[in-house]
Amino acid sequence: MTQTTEFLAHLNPSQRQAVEHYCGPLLVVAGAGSGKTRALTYRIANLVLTHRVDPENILAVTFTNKAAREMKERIEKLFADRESHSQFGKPLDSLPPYDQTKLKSKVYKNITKHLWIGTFHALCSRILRLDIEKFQDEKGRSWDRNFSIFDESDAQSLVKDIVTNRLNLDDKKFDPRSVRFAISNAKNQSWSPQDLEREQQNYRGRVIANVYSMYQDALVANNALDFDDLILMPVKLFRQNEQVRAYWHSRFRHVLVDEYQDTNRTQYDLIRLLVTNSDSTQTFDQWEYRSVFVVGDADQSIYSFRAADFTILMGFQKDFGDQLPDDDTRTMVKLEENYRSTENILALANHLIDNNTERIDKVLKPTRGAGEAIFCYRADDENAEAEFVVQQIRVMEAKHPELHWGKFAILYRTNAQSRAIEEVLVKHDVPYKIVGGLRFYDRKEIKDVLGYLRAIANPADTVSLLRVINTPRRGIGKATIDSLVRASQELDVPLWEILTDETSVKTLSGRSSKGVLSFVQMLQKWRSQLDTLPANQIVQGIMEDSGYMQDLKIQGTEEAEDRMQNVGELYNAVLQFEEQNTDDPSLIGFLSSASLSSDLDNLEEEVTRVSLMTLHSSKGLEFPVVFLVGLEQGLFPNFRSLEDPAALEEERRLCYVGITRAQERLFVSYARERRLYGNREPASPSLFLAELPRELMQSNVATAIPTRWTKPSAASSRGPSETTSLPDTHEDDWTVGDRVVHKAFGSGQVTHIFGAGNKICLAVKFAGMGQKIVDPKLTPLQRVE
DNA sequence: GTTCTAAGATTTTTT
DNA sequence: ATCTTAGAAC
Repeated sequence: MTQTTEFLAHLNPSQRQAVEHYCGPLLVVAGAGSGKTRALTYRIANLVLTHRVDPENILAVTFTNKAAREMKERIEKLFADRESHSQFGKPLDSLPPYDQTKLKSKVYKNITKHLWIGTFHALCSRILRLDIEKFQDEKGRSWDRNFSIFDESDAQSLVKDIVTNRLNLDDKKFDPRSVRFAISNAKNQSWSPQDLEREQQNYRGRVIANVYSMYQDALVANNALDFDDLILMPVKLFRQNEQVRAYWHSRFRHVLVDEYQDTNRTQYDLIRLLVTNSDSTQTFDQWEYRSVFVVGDADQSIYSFRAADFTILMGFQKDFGDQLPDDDTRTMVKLEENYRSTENILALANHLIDNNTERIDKVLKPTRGAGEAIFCYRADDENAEAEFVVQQIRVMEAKHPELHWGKFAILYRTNAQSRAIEEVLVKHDVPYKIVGGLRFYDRKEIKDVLGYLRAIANPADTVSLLRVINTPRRGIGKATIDSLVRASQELDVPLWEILTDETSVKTLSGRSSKGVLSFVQMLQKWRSQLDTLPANQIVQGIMEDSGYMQDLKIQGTEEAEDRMQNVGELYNAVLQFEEQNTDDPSLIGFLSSASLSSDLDNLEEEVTRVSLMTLHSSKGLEFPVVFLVGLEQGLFPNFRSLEDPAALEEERRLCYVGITRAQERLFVSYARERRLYGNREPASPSLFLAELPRELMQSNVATAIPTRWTKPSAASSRGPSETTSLPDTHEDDWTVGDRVVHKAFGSGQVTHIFGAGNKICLAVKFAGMGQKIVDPKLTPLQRVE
């Protein structure tokens, strides 16, 4: 074996097939714990080493910043280790730290720095910082490179303002949250306001389309984009401008996508445009020196509420591949060996997921011992459940020296469940860490500071300007602000232009005009330093000048103390950013990265604390001991999914994700009574418990695990609906293109058929609802001839 | 123009 | 039960 390919020896045959793939399309169906990150990183290394691909030509898209960082680090290590062997004849780990660092920075300079690895959002914002000025929207408007990125709360307040103040609509009927959701959903399908109106031809649809259109006006006026735009804009730009598209197409010859099951329509469009350099849906076959390599697992698709569409993964073979059956295909590889969990845990996971109809056939194969039984605990209420979990952790931690606190994870369906557990952890002095929940960058004080910075970087950003104009109080009150805003709206110019116009400001009362003048001067002063001073000095300067820190100091409360500390942490984040991005340490760059970062990204390998998080946050992680709590009907599966078979399948996948996080031990639990909205409600065991194989489980009471699942009380009186058999459906009964009517979703058209025999599922596109997956056996569908 | 109080919503998940 | 928001009091 040559030295170049020595590292391939650590791979099993399917991994190796994936890693050695060079040109053309490949779908890697990667089960949980099957080494998909290894496949991705080794393949990138192999492209560079064996096929001499220029790192600049490689694009790898991940789902989280953390995954991106991990991938970069692992590639760096791979190359540095190889270098170490050839230079010193021994592995990297055995070198003195100084030489290790030296090798790594050499690898960084020559290779990893040039790879584009990041989330869809991070990569798109990088593209847009370069090319957004070449884009014009359908009304001929454009953005400049200093655009702001509005987060979800910015977006929601814009929508709210439009609904209540501009359109004078009842915000009960047009709840800003659900309107914003509809807009986001539209953007994730690449729909314009007109498309949305066409999709939903009724009063509500027209209103929402109108809000969408005004919302877009507001974004343009602020020189701002929301999360969805970050993806949609490059797609539109590529469609509009052939030169720009051709550039990025030739730039990224090898495209890799992680978590492909979580991509939405717009993200798919983006990938397709980059790979094929066109919008045509015809099969693409010019694969010379090009590849598209996607990795995913339909069983771990848990983001459909965010418009993720795993039928995209299921369609890969049709889109790019050879469409041959599984045994003959050269464009799909399955990674089924699981290196993470014990055999018992895997059997549990396999059993559970087998209840889903909508799948690619795939089984997790064990490579480790049987392990211990899974324990199911029935508790009286959520406090007793928490007591059980914490007791178990304490006993195990004391008994096994290798099990530090960091080896335990407690996973739950909703964030609200953490509180009861936290209380008990605190009571017993068990150190813990909550992952997710309130993001660092969502804290009030951090948003205030970022508001100043955004207002400096992007004068058109009126939203940020309004956030800080009177924070801390500088005598610019509501009346003053109102009159200024009204002036800007009447003249149709950004608020900033009014603020800098002396005649406008002089019409204000003495106190107000003084405040406005000094505020404006302060921002101008720091804006003029944007290109000369490093970002950290601007942050520090504006914090002093604005009196923000002084204001916190005066308050003297514990809360204010906390906030000052957080601002300090933000300052550190700026410093760190400058160190890590020496090629572009600008304030603008920092602001982008701040908008796109999540709490999860800073999650270190925690050795000293127990981790608490939602099941969604746990995806991609692993722990020796996992507690899956709150397995109650209505909580998990969540009540909103009970009537919708497709949503229920997603809940089941979520449960599957939770189970497959565990390496050695798995505990599941539920309570018979739980506090909800402040009052106690009886609870019944989750449907999923009944779907687990009893022979692999132990429990605290004999009846803890239901054998056959019966719908809880309320439904049982509703008659024999549970057992009435719907007509048996067979795949031959349906064809793509069939028109159907569904009780809740209205009329639609069949777009895909999944599965075979009588175990099938249909993808149906409903007018205005987008695509849904339905099981014709569970959901009555009326066929329209 | 600021601060306090009471009603009202909120709980699915997040880049 | 807790947090946010709107409106009234100061």
